[in-house]
Amino acid sequence: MVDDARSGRPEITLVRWPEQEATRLALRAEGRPRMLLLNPTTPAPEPGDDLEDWVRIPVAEADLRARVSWLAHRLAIDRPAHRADPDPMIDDDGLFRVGDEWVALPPVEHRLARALLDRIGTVVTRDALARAGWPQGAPGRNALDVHVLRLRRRLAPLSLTIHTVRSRGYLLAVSGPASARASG
Amino acid sequence: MVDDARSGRPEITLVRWPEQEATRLALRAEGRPRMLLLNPTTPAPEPGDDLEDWVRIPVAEADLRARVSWLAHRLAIDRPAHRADPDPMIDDDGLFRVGDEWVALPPVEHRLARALLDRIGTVVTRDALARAGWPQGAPGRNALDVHVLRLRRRLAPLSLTIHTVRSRGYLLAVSGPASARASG
DNA sequence: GTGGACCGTTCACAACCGCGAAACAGGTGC
DNA sequence: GCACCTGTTTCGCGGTTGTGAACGGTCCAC
Repeated sequence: MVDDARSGRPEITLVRWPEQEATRLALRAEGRPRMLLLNPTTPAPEPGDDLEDWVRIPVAEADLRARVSWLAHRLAIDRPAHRADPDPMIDDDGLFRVGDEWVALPPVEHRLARALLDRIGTVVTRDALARAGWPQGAPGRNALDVHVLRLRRRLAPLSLTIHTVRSRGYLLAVSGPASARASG
Repeated sequence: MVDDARSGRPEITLVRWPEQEATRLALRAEGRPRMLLLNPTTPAPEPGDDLEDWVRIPVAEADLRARVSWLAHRLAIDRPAHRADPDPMIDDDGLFRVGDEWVALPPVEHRLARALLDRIGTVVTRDALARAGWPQGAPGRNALDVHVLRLRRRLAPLSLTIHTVRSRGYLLAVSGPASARASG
């Protein structure tokens, strides 16, 4: 992939328009940002996706640069919401992955994590968790607490948080900067 | 209300710049979109948030209209996730959700909140609330007041307000629009 | 107007209990 | 043997709930 959210600097291609309409369409198809340089006499195009902007030529070079940098900036602050934060997932080898980061989970925590992940964003009962973690019978009461604690610490580096919902259960959520607060 | 998430068509304000910098800042603070009309000799401003665009004047009216419509279009396809202000709801796990934010409610407050939410926008009598909160008999008189107070504080971060209607009861409502902004 | 009844807000406190967390010990795989 | 996984015990913090009391506002009788 050429453009990349991580790089922070997607390349913005300048496109003469309408002369290079073909180029524009190609870029759009690839999801790459572009700046249209509008022929002096052509009406402005209809709004397309948000990876596109345009400027009427002739234009002062400073203004063109400014507009490109605005577009780049918009992409930089827009992207994270749409694109970043790839969905967390568990593969069958006991690896919990988020994007290109991962942690290995031991058997019990692996089953707990799967149960939580299956219902990510919603509350999972302690009962349900216990059943998921120990299919043929749970050990003592506190075993679950301890394992949740350890799982919590293991997942923290991946920006995942296990919230406690007191007297109800646990809730897995991405602990992004603008996350909600729980009180229990 | 002037700007409105529900309408889907936020008003875009035209702002002369830099003359009306104060207006620009005010609009930004309120999270309202705006189009800067750049003084012919002023360098373009630094990129701000993505509710903003600019055009160098003098400009053909058609081009200005086009640019405004591009900005509007961008908001329409960008915003829905942020702006929608989805209706508050209570799920069965004791979570009170508004959009992607939530708080956990303890049992009593959960029942009170459900009673209030079921009649959101209308008055719920103290009697009805007491019955909802304590199905098999209410405790002391003050208990309800205290729990409403605590529920009030818990719901405030979600932009929800419990209004008192003296000698009648309580009323749940979404609080003013000028709140949730600014976090990004 | 004044005092008082009524109503609602808020704080402080006590009792209860769910859960967090550390420490420890046995088990297992390499 | 060593590192790790697992489960238990134990301690205590902090959230929940209800009560009492102080405070302030509204309305009515006088």
